[in-house]
Amino acid sequence: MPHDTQCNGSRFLVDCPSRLLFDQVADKWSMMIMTVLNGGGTRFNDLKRRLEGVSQKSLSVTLKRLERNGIISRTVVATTPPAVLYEMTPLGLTLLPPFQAIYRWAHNNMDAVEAARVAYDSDHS
Amino acid sequence: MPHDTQCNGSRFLVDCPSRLLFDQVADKWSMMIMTVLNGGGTRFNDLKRRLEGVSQKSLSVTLKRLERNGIISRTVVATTPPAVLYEMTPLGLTLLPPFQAIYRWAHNNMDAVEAARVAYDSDHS
DNA sequence: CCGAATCCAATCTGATACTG
DNA sequence: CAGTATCAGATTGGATTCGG
Repeated sequence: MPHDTQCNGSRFLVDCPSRLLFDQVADKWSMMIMTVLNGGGTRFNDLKRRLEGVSQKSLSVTLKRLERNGIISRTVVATTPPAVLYEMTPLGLTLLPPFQAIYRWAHNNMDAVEAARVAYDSDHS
Repeated sequence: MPHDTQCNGSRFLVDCPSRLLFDQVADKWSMMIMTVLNGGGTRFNDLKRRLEGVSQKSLSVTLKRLERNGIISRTVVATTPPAVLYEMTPLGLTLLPPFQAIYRWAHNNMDAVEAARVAYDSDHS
């Protein structure tokens, strides 16, 4: 039996469990972090540099949430100065292909969407 | 050449075109609307009833955005009283499989995520 | 029946400053 | 280096009201 995306018969509840999980990982910074870490683990400030535009707070909060959900791991390395390594977990790695499918769709259909926008805007001017 | 999710070499820009498009269609109500309409076109108030918890404003705004992006179509039927039919477009239909893949992931890995949360919370108590 | 427009409260987010 | 604390501005989203 396939997964029921409706969660409750013919109605769609806001607190559908799949949706709640989606909200934890589908936001702007989460996806960028996962894409960066997919290329290899790295540290806090390196992450911050590569995610142009992220604030310390947003990065910190997002990393913590991803870690709590088992998507990434956080390892303190006792060097001098101390370093903290962030990496994708095996579970997190399985989440990337579905997201990449959506990015591929966005990339492949950008022109069609843009054409639809132009048509819409000219009709509603 | 596969799609470059980075959009700009080793840095990740906030205004990456794919991301901007993603934001237009990946929000809470957009996904619920698309899932409902995948089962067949319907009208405004029927949509509102089936999307438990949506306000008129949010529904109206979201439908307009989806229409502008070519994901759904809006057809006025000149009956008495007038009716408005919302349907998925061919373009919109191609967006559903990628989203369903994410929902499948969420459904399949819910237990693993929950376990990770329990472990995290007990470590950070 | 199908919305648009307005108001307002809650939320989110980032800049800033400070700490181990 | 790797964060936490705080606060103000921006954004969101519902309730309400009104019009075609």
